[in-house]
Amino acid sequence: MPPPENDVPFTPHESLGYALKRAQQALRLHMDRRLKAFGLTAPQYNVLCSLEAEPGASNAQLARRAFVTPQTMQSMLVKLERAALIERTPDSDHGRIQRTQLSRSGRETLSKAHQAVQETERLAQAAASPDAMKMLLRVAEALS
Amino acid sequence: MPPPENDVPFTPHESLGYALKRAQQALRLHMDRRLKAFGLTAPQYNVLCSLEAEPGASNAQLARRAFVTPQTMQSMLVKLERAALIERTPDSDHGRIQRTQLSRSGRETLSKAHQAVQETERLAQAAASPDAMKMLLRVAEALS
DNA sequence: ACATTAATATCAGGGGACTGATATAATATA
DNA sequence: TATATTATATCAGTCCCCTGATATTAATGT
Repeated sequence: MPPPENDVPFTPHESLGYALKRAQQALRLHMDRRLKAFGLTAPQYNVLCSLEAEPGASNAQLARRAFVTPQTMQSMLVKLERAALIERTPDSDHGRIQRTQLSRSGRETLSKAHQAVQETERLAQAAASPDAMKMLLRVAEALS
Repeated sequence: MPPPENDVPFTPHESLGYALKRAQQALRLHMDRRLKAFGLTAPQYNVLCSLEAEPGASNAQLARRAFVTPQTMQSMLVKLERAALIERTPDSDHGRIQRTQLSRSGRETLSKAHQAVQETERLAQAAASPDAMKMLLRVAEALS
């Protein structure tokens, strides 16, 4: 006689982790569709926003701000530079740091992108509970 | 005199989208660290769970269940097959469908992985509000 | 019966996230 | 001063996610 099944078949479908993934995925796709007209992705848009708020930021600073590794940010910056949306120049008195600025084209593109993306955030907030943001950051903190 | 700033420098840092991204990223990394001992990633674990719940599922079925494209699921299945965690065999009377099953090794690995992952979900739920899951699925729906 | 449409699998390529490794510059310490 | 540590940038490789394209089989409609 075979032993009884004692492994509960855990169903990630009914887990918080899965709901989180689906919401994030939906939001990312929604943003991507709206940004496609400007040749931007959602993460690229976020980097440009960071540069608007903090012109001349370094790769390391941008990575910390976006909560990604410097390697990830590096590859994004290379692409944005190739697309001529940003300009990178070595720091004048710090031999290693590369300072990054929005280019003229980057500023123009970003300005248009802001409007395209507002709708996504508005829809998300309408469907979410009022304390959703605080709660999500609490979850992120608890798992970091 | 320079013109006044009329572009509000939108800060994604204070957006719901960003909080969502951070929470999802933290959860994914938390799971990945716990699963690393078994050579699994979080998405791979989820696929194995789907196969446990629905043995013999096709690529298309698994993709729909995981809310990813068939191409994405295809590449994951190829890797899982190479790792000998699953077995794929053509359907007997449907010429195109590839039926997927957990291998013996896949069942054993999954059984251990279940326990490793419980902690992540427990921590996340402890930090989240009671209606978080329902709310997140509502957000996903609103943006799809 | 034949033609169209839908479903399935799969190839190719790109973006963004990770880890691991390396080189170099700045800083701290012995 | 010389050494060690830290910070920065960057190369290489992998995984997961997407879009676009293609081939094949099944189902449908005329």
